[in-house]
Amino acid sequence: MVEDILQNFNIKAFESDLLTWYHENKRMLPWRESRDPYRIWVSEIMLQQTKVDTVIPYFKRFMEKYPTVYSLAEAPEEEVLKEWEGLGYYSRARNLHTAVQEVVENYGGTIPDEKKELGSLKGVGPYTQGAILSIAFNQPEPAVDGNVMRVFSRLLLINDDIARPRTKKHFETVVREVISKEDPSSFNQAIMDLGATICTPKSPACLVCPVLEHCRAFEVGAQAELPVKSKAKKQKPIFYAALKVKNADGNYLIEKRPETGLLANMYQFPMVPLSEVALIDIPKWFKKEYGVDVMLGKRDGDLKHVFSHLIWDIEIYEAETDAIEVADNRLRLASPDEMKKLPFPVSHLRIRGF
DNA sequence: AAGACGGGGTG
DNA sequence: CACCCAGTCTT
Repeated sequence: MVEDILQNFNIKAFESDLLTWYHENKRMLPWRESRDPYRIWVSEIMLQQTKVDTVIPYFKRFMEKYPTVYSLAEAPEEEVLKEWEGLGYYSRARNLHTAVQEVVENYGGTIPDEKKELGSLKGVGPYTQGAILSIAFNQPEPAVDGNVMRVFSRLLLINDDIARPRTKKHFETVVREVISKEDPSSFNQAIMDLGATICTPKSPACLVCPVLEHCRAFEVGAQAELPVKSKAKKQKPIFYAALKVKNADGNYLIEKRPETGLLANMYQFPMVPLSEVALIDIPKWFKKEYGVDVMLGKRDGDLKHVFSHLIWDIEIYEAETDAIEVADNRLRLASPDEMKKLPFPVSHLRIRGF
């Protein structure tokens, strides 16, 4: 029970030590320059599963291009995906795009400060909901991510497996009890900063921790063993040949991926599944699949690309075609300059080479 | 509850 | 190469 866990935990002293440290040491980040809920929202979506240093340049470009919910709502999806190119988890961008359109349609362009309404927006789950409510609207709502679970698992010596959904629920209950009612915005951001700079996953800097005297893990020397997290399963490799098919005009054959699933709506060079097709049969397979005649050229290296759940093992080939137009609606012929305006996943940016 | 869904950083 | 990470959606 939460009451038992918080026995002998000095909530007020903890809050005071944490917030004092935060006000003197908080990181200056682009999304902390105002409390504009839209900027907080965009930052929180970008920060899902992504490091601060990676996000900063994307956030700046994104806010310059789409300063308001209206500008983002009116943008073409392909353009939004282009802004997201390289960040990964592209459904975040597509969901955010859909969600700002919901805000414009249903809330007159004002981001709702009510929990249920906010949480109903596409891509806004329990964490983001709590982050926006606390950071932008100063409501005492927990915003529990892996970072927060790490900090509190150590502070309160909790050894539940943080990979389990019920454990996250548990931490939400704990944070709801502990969170500052005076300044929930600073409280949640302080925990995040603490987790990012001091209470780090490996070799935490306990000796300079502002809340060291509240930490039960440090008291018993268990900080390195927490949090407990079950291992992810190993990824399965999939073997492909990626074809850089060029015609006499110097245009390349590129393909738009399906609107659902992996890398939805992103562009790529056509990929031949080598588990089903022998190298010698590629032209025949390509004709049957896409209706385009190609001549396989020379090998142009290889690429291994690791995703969370699978690995692409790709042989890259140059190829030629006489085609100057294509019928298959997945395909199009594009010049290098045209390709640069379209969203490609990192793997195919590498294959492209420019 | 488990799997799908990207990419970069670290030791 | 193994492991880590500012989650959400679907099944």
